Amino acid sequence: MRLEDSEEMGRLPLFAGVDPSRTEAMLKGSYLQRFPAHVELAREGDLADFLHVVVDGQVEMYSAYQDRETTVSMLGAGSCFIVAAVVLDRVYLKSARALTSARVLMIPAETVRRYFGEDAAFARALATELALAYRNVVKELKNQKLRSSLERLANWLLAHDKETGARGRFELPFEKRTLAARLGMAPEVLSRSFAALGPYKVTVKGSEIRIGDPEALEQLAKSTPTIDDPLI
Amino acid sequence: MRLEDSEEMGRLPLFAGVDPSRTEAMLKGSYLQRFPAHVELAREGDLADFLHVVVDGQVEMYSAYQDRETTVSMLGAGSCFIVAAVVLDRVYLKSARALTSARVLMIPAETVRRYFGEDAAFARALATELALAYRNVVKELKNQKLRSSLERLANWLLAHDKETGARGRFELPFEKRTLAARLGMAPEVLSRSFAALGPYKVTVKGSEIRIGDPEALEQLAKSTPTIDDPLI
DNA sequence: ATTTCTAATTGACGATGATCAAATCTATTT
DNA sequence: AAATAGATTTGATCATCGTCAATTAGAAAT
Repeated sequence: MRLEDSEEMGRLPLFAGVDPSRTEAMLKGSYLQRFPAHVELAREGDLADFLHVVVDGQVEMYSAYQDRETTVSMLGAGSCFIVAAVVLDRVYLKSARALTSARVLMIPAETVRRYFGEDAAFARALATELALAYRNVVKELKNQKLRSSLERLANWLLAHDKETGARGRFELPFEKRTLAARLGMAPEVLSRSFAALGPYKVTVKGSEIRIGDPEALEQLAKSTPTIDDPLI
Repeated sequence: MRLEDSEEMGRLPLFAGVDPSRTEAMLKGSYLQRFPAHVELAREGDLADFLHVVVDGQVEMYSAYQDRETTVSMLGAGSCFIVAAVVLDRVYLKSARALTSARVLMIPAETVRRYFGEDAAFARALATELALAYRNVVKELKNQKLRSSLERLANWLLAHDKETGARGRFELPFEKRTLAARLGMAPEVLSRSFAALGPYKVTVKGSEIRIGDPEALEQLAKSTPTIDDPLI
């Protein structure tokens, strides 16, 4: 890995509070690799061989069962995945694929476990990472079990709008069928849900979304911090 | 806390590898309390004040939203809850209630965070705990999104049978409506699902379950390690 | 501009699961 | 044993969502 890359990686939350020389040592045996879109980065059921960190690009975590498939989460720059499997030395519970071209930092599982055992700061950083990941899945489970498709869409729109500056308009960050998978519905249902948001002043032109009346949409969405606040 | 209690607590996985004197110090400021059934032990949205450990009894983690409610998980002896909220010093994402009379160890959040910062072994134990909890929620999310009610029931029956010695018969560990909540379905649906398992030689008499033909049931359940194996 | 390919939409329909009400069962008390 | 209360089951109906097929829209290539 190049020195400047190594410095960039050192700033990841994964290494927060870790002695820079330790971080550097860990990174020495790691790989920073670019993957093209659609490539599978990890396969459910395989023994964890690397801890992965998305440096840039989008990654989808998904799981297949019989002839079904479901998206578990979508990751962007800075997110790690399969931390738990690496720490516990177990198999992946999810597969990962690149949605766009993506750079991924790969730290050998063996290395992670060694430093986890030796370096208290790194163990704490991993614990923090795991705690955040845990809370995100819990929120997603609640989102799925407590809400209808329409409500999930409404909440996603509001959340994404906030994330991108609360301008009341934004471009979808991925194709609609990908959004449908992310929200846990069939593409046809997403399409109909968008139509159903017409009365709430949501307009869709291609990938451009406009939220004409945020209060009205909020009325429908009934968002709640313990599901929707990404900082809580 | 009494000395014998303190020793019993020290054997919890939460303190695995932690210096006994440290464990003892942590327990000194903690409370071991017995709660009657139906009592609320933690409320979603409150700031985390204690890390809780179920010493005996059953605890249900649930979440309410509008006029809806969903069970997130069920805990038995040895399980901790709200670890993530304590570590991160944030609010609970779920509420907890005792399903039966239960003894619960409560460690002040402040204490947990102090030892998390000072004691590497405890940080590692917490990370391990969080990794396991994380994987359990992921499995549950997959269980919910990839399976029908009938499949979830079939898999639960097989898993619970294995857990209790694979005798092909067992008593339900809680009321049927509680099981329905655990499996994410209305009580009426559970009742009909049991009926639908008749052809697969599952018989129900009160709270006694008999699995007459495990292979047939497995055929329907199509269980897979990455959802159903509690050790993976 | 035309072609071509894929994504997205729309219509029709079916499956799954929730809700409400009524009936039945079970355990407990009287 | 009779009465009571709560849990469970059953029937009827409805809402949500998925699937399949056909059409339309949009983007890229010729």
